[in-house]
Amino acid sequence: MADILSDLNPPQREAVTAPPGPLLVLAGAGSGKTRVLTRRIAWMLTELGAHPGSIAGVTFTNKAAEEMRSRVATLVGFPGRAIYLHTFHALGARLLREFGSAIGLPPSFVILDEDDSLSLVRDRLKAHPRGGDVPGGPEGIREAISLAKSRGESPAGVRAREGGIYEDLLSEIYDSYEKTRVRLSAADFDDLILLPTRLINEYPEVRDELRDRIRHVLVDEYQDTNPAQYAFLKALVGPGRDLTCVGDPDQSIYRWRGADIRIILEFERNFPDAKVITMEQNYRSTGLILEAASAMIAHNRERRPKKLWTAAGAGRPPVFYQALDEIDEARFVAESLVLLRAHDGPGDAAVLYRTHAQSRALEEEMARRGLKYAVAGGIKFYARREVKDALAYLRLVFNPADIISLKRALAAPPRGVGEATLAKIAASAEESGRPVMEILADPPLLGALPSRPRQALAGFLELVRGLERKLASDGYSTALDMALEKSGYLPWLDDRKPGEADDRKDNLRELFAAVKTAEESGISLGEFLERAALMSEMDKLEDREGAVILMTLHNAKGLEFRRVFLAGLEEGLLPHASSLDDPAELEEERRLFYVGLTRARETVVLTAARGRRQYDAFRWSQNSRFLSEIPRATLLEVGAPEALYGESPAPRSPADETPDGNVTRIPEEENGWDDESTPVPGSEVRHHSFGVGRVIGISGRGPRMRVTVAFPRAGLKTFVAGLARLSRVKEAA
DNA sequence: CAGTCCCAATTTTTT
DNA sequence: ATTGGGACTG
Repeated sequence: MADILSDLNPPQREAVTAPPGPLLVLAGAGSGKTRVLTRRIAWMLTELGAHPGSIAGVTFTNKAAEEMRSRVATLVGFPGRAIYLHTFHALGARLLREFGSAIGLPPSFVILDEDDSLSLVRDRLKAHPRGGDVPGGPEGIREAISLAKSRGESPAGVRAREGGIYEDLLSEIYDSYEKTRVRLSAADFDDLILLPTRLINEYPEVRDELRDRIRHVLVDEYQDTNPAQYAFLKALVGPGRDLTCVGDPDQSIYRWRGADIRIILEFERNFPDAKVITMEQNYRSTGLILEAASAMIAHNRERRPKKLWTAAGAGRPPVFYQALDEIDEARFVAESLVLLRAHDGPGDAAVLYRTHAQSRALEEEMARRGLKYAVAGGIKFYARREVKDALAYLRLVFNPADIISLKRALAAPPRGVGEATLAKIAASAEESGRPVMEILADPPLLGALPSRPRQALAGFLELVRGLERKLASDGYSTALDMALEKSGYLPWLDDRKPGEADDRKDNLRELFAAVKTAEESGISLGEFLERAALMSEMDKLEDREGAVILMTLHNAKGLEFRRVFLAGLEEGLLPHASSLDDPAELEEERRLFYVGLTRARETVVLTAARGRRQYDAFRWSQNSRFLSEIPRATLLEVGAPEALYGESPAPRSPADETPDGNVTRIPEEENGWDDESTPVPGSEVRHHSFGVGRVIGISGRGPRMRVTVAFPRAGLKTFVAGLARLSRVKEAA
């Protein structure tokens, strides 16, 4: 089919048309990997006559899956509903709903998000004799369990691995967590991968059914696959079957979540008959950006060397600005953005940073200037307290064994049922193996309780029964509405924290709208709850016309922008402090920087501050080592936003060089002025790009002091006095 | 049982 | 500074 192949370059075409079998496509940043994946699926459908239901495409976000589906649909001319195009987790959930009863999970199982999972860990810790004070706390245990699961390790495996006191405890908690989880008819995120794998590997009828059904498997972002996902793929694909993996080892940034870069690096070892195709032509960025990124990432040892190239011109080099603090940094970012837009027209832009905490100063600056911005990430919508509270009612109706939701619903609003009562209910449920909601309806248990909790429980039970009826008669959105009305949740919000009540109510309204929309489009309650659990904030990010997007580097994976700002290029931030003692983690930080750089089509602006407010105190910082890994010829240091459009800077003189770095440092004696030698209007100064000019104005004091200089050719320029590379030529008379 | 006060933590978070 | 959990008290 002509349109499937016509506009592809040779390696892309080879990847799309490669015969079935293990195929690894090493797709450098911006080399068209999504294009290859969608075309290959289209190719299978049209040229190989593959049935849509025989293809499974795995992505890392729901959004990516949906985008891929619609692109395939466009290519082949039919909707492609039957293609399995999901995230790993959604695919796993789907298979679990179908086959999970074999391992004790009914189709109505609920998905535990990290929050739920943590409360289950807490609960198990409390039930454990030595669960009082654990190093790392409950969160540490939850992470350890998750990590074990992502490595495919069983509780026994954890104990066997190290066998220390901590591992023993961990193993016991893990074991108890698992038993309880099954009793609750629940699966956590890791289970959505682990359990389908187990089903395929241990139940021949499931394996045969699935392998008969799914004959082609394609995986996106393969560099961030963890061992459990890898095992899932191997189980799904079977020996010698069709598997296409696309990824870029240099963009592997989820090591801390269990992703293992070696899985992609060792693809050929794992699949000896594998075909490997490398795509190195970049269609996204201009030459100097690509050069800077390539040279920087070459400092990593654990990688596969490659050389990206582009047919595009050199473009402008990445720009670096040495900011004073996070406020100055934000100002530079905002001013540059305004200037870039004024000179080169509008275009999408993003400010990327390592940690969410960095967004605040940037947001404030954007707001102050009335620049439209959107912050991506942060607390996920479906993880917000009020949203989870509200959904707890629906989850409880959906899965009467869900103690976690019962607890939540019982406490929001508080109804006089506390820990003691709950422990009795839980014990009774555990003992009888029946769903908690059944226990709640049990007269013997209720009778044995003190009158206050007994009456409260009776009222609660009635509410839930009412919800069940409402759900059956009018659907789940009405039931949700009823839950909020009848539970007294809304009034409780009001008097708890009056300042927050409005925000929370807004979120509840948004939730209700989402629920209603879902229901009206025929989505079942189960599907809705699943979506809510598997939805990420990035899935919701919509393009706000003309808004700069603020987000973490992790969130930027897979995206591209005309203009990219990378803020906070400081030791301790990027690379992050927690990575400094581990070479592997340091390499991951470098990849994170690489991901950031390669998001840009046209403009890269890098900033570092000399110090910034962290928590409550001001800390000094050093510029990131990664900055000095960018070749000098591909990095332009500027002292002010205006310099982005100044005449091309004079070549740097040897005097500017520092012994260690590639980034030009400001020589101390020329480093602006201190309080004793304030520049005087009328004096002459030299700027590295604008030449000699006359100081015509001073504003602000101390570190905020700005100097306005009139240059014969460049006109008026304003600099932060302490940062601009100005040297004195002649004092005012 | 629930509100209040204190202490500790505070990287990233596709799902 | 902020937030959330745990201990403590009424």
